[in-house]
Amino acid sequence: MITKIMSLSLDENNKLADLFREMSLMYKYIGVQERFRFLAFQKASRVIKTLPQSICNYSPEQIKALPGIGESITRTIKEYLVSGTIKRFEHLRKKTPYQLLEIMEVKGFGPETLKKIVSSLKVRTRQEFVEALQSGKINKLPGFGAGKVEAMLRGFKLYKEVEDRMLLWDALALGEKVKAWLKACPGVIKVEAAGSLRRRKETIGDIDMLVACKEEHRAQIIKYFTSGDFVGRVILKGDQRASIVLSDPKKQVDLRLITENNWGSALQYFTGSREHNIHLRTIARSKGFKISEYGIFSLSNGKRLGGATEADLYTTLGFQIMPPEMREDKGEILHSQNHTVPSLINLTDIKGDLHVHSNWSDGLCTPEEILLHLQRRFNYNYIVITDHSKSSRIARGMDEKQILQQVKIIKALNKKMGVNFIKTGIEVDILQDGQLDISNEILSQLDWVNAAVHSHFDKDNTDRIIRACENPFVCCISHPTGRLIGHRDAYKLDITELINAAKRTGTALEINAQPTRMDLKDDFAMEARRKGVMLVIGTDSHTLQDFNFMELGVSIARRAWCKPGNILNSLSWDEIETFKLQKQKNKDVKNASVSVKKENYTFHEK
DNA sequence: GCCGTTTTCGGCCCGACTGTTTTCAGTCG
Repeated sequence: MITKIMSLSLDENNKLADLFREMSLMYKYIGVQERFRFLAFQKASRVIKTLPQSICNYSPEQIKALPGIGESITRTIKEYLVSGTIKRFEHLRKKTPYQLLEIMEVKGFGPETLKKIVSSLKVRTRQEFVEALQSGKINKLPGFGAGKVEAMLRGFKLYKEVEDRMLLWDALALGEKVKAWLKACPGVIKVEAAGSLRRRKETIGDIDMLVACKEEHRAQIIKYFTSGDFVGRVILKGDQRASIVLSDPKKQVDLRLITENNWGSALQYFTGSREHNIHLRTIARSKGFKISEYGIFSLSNGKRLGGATEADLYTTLGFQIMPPEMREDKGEILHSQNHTVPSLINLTDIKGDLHVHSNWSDGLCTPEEILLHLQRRFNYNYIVITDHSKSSRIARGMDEKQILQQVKIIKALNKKMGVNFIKTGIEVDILQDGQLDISNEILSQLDWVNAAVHSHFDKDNTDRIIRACENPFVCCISHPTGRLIGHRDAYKLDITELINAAKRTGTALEINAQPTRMDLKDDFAMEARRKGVMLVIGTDSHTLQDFNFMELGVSIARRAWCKPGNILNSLSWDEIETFKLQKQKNKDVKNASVSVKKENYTFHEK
């Protein structure tokens, strides 16, 4: 194992990934002769950024086995972990206008443009660069017309013009709006959202729309798209594609037109991810095929072999197609080659919700209102009301007396409705030392116990949460990392340690489906699934509308390659009872201080 | 730089759009 001089948190991965990203930019600046080093460091940066655990935990052999990381970059990583610096980074920094490299990340700026300006105007800082741009010095250079300078200025403005990435939930709604808008255009045969939205990434930068139409209708559709009421600005406008920024919200929408015959290949191309496509196209080439948005072709005679459907591209290669959520080049192509693509969980597999708040704490509705809503709108077999416990004062958490009262009320409600639909439960607070704020005596009387951290976000919470896992009555850890996308980073937590502890103690981990939480996120859920930890998708509902978030949780589970068997709330309640009993019998779980009333449960093998 | 159904050399996805030319390089997704 590489010397651990750094902290164990993922911060180290981010720092190293940033260094590699900067090195890739420096190679990009140097020019075409370093084009492939640029690509190599760009890829290495991305790989390190998405590692599930700290790079310090990997042995040199494990590092070298990572995709896109070979002998040389392994040595560089080792140098960084041991000394904290990279000699080649320092060397490159002297050779390139380091302060200006970020400019290459602005739309319309590439290395050649930057190099010409740097060499003829001798600018060194970003400020000097902008001044040269605005003063008109730059458009005196050969090859820099007024149009290009204006595009550059716009590029700088655009840097701030488009707001931050959208939450997936908001992007899904916006995508539907744009889709309806395009569908209303004469000549449009089919519309579909592609890109990261179709892959259901947790946040979305811009919205990619694909439209099928006849060639003779292209011009009128492009005109419709670029001159609509909610268009803020047109970025690009050609015969087959156009990009706009909406006036509100200020989000970019890219449109691509295609004939119906090319629908499948275009949808595959436009869905990506970039990495998935590059990998697939490289393999296709090695097998004598060429893939583009126009189909799959034989390299030897140029004959088109398919492309009307997405499956054409994969099956012509002898591969198996996989759902869009898997297309991130994280090993899915190997499964595709081997015909071992998993059958991912679907929304319809979900049998209940194990994380629901009522007006007994900070939810808005009574248990009865929740029951009626779910029986009308959802095909669930059970739900658990899991209100907060007393330490969550802001959420009006329940004390012991209220918990027992609520149990009575829920049992009476089930009886009145003639069902056994609502289970009793709680979201119990994990205190700073890992103890719970409700006794085991009370917890043992509930059907389901979520445990969660709601305080001391500035501490390392690994040991605290693991201790909660060791309680025999804790069924699941809710929103395990505590992050709120765009508002609050995850607290310090060794996620691998937690996943190992969950496995050891038989505790489930939650995929919290709230749009700003999505916690566990896809990579962590993937690691937990691989290690055999059971996952729960909980909506953490506080209103009746919140139950719709289940769709988001299922998206994460699919991005983590989960099958129904990996998700506890796609199983029957009997099977959930078996899961609980297995935990209570587990020798790694501290002995319960009260005896548990046992009943005869049967386990139904799937 | 990486990688291997092209495996230790030689290739590395592929096509649309823009600006400035006048046939294409640079850039983007």
